[in-house]
Amino acid sequence: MTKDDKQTEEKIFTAATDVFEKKGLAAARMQDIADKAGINKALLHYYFRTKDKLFLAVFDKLADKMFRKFASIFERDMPFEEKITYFFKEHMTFLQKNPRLPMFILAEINRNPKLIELFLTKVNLNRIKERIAGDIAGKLPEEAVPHLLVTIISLSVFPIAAKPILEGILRTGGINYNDFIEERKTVAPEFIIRMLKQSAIESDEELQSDNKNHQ
Amino acid sequence: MTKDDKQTEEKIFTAATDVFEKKGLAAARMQDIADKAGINKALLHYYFRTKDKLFLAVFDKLADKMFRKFASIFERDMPFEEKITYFFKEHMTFLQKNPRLPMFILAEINRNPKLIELFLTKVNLNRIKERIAGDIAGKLPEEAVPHLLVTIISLSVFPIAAKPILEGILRTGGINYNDFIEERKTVAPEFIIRMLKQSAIESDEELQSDNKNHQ
DNA sequence: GTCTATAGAAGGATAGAC
DNA sequence: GTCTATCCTTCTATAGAC
Repeated sequence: MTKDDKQTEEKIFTAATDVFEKKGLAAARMQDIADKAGINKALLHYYFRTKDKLFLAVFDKLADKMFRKFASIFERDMPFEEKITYFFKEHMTFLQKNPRLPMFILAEINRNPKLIELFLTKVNLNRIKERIAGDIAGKLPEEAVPHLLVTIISLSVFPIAAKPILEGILRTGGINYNDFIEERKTVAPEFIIRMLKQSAIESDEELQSDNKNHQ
Repeated sequence: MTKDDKQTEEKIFTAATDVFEKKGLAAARMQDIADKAGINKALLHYYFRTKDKLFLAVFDKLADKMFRKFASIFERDMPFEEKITYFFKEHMTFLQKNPRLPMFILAEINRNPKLIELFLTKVNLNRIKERIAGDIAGKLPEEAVPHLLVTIISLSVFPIAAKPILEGILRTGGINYNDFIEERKTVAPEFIIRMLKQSAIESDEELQSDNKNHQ
């Protein structure tokens, strides 16, 4: 309640975020968190009861952070191609500043499937889907939307989530990881836009030759 | 040396692979491994000395498995577009059968950067790069090869590595994850091939208007 | 609210019998 | 080579003083 309460709780939360993001739940140590927060272990338990509860608080916050950024970009009002270009620039820059965030979310959900439920409460997919359905109206069949979305996420998230390994591989080829990621902010949206153009061409050509049905 | 030796060591190794792949180094328990192998903890140490050494043996094997599959596909002799189609079908089917493999590699390298070195010894990139450079000769500028490769890997690996989360998201949209992945084996290569065609068109159009230099 | 001290449990590792 | 019993460290969590 008091000012000091808030400060201590925040210091703990910040330190815990740091440690959990870097090490994950299983490898994180309460002692490390206490040290980093400049207090002692007992105080951690005073504020958050158990390691699990502290972890959940951190996961909740980070899951929210992860999804909010994603959604906020997609809800912007601009032409679709422009939006894709904007998305990669904005989202990858965000991930560059939070390089451990995607891997943290992915790894922890992978280890504890119950966390998905928590994550999904953060995700309001309907709004995004409607947005995109409107954006691409006429450009792509509606069934293609999930594939387009997964393509976008894969291209944006994977090169950051796999940073250490990609960094190593690129280095052996004489390429600097950060430079590469900078390039990718423009290369990736170009990929997608080219694909969409080509897709339009093809659907023109094959207009009425394809009438398979899908439920 | 004896037949029983081999059997026990293999049982341990198999069990350890299971547990480490699912839980990761930090959360894995020697007791769990012993139980799963049908022996006791002491015997684990008799064969592998320490948890770390056992883990390293498993990681080494799995890193090898991961990269070997990737390389074996790319070294096949076929036209480039066909190879991309073949790659996604083959590689994603492989990952479907080993759904925890990519996340394991990524997460563990992320937690312990020293493992990259071990992983890179498995990777003979030069052979692959030369292969691809030959494949795309004339279709794409050589500097684009790393980007093309990262695009391919991102699209193939990410949807499997992020399985639990993607499964959850798709389910809220009434889509079955496995069906989706099956579709993706053809959608993803189509996507890349379209992009390459469009790329060819564009480089025709803009032939000599672009003469920026890159080192 | 914050600290020191310590309980109590878990897990990795070893000794020693068979 | 395999087992039981046990050591010892590490870590979460709590008790209790200030």
